[in-house]
Amino acid sequence: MAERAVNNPIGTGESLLFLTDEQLRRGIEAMFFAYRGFTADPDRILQNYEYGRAHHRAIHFINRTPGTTVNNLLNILGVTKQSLNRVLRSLIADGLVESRVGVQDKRERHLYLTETGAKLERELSEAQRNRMRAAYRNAGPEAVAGFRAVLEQMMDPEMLRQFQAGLDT
Amino acid sequence: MAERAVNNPIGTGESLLFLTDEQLRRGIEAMFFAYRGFTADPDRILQNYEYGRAHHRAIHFINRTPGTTVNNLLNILGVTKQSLNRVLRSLIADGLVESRVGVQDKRERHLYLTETGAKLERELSEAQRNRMRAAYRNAGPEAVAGFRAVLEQMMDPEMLRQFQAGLDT
DNA sequence: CTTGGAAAGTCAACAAGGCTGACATAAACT
DNA sequence: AGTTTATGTCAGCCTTGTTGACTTTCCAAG
Repeated sequence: MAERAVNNPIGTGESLLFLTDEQLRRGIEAMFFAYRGFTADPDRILQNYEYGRAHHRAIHFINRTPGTTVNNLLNILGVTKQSLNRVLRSLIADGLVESRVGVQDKRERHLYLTETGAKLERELSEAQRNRMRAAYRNAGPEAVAGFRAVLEQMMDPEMLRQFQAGLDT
Repeated sequence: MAERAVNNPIGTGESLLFLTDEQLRRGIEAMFFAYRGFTADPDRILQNYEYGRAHHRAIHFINRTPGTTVNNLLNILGVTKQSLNRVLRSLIADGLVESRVGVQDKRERHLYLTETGAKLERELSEAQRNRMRAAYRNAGPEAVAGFRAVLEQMMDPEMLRQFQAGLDT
């Protein structure tokens, strides 16, 4: 049932999109397969450290926003505090993450990567960036802009907010 | 590392990409947040049926390639047969999937969606397509082409093969 | 025809990482 | 003083992934 009777693909016309179910299905599968590639390299590395994807995510966002609070991280990651706590506990115990009591508000814990944590972060993000860089290069500049545009449109509004908050520059 | 204090963003130049670590990090986070949105709608629906994402994936690919064998599915999904079998067993028991013994090779099982299975598949894929369609529309035709191009470049070669195999049918 | 190996299924055990619910503590706010 | 907020923790459950061992069925080559 993949009959595109009309063979005018997306991207040729300037204003109109002929979005058949078939074309949308391809986009869906592209996301599925690409996400696998996206996580493959870090996953491989993490096995050597007995950590999982959840640890990677925590490390990533602590690195992105040093001093972030547990609650901030909770909102970004969209998991329960119990789930996050399990991960943070091991990272803190292993000396990859430091948890400092807040100055203004002493209830808050501010999270930082230690030197060891930063080292792992670099190893993970370097692998992930390498793949991303190669993909960007092979696809070309125009493709990259489109890639980012579609991804942003695919996010829930709340997540888009979180994403754009990280675009400080 | 890749220090380019130059603020010439990707997508403006025609030939050169100035890919700073910061720009790559944004791409990485965009993937992360977008994938959440991508799976959000099906996940919500699946809760009403007491199924999970693994069931969705099986249903999707059985629908895409009716009559596919268990081994084919295994390769596409990239999980162990034990993992897939658990999912398939429940889908077959609930009458969403039919498993027919192969004609030429009677060891093989060919998988088909039943009418009930097809119904759930439509419900799930419709939700996912709706989000994809909206994202495509808002991002525009050129963006869609770029989106697809980058995603393909991000896949492992083996997965790219699987992906492209599903384009003709 | 026998046998080796592929395809499929099953059982058991385990781990990661989600979840809920309940409860504890300290600090801040009212 | 009492309430709310931020965090942490314990206990238990679910899904979905893993490995290892084993069986059954069946094709195909010797």
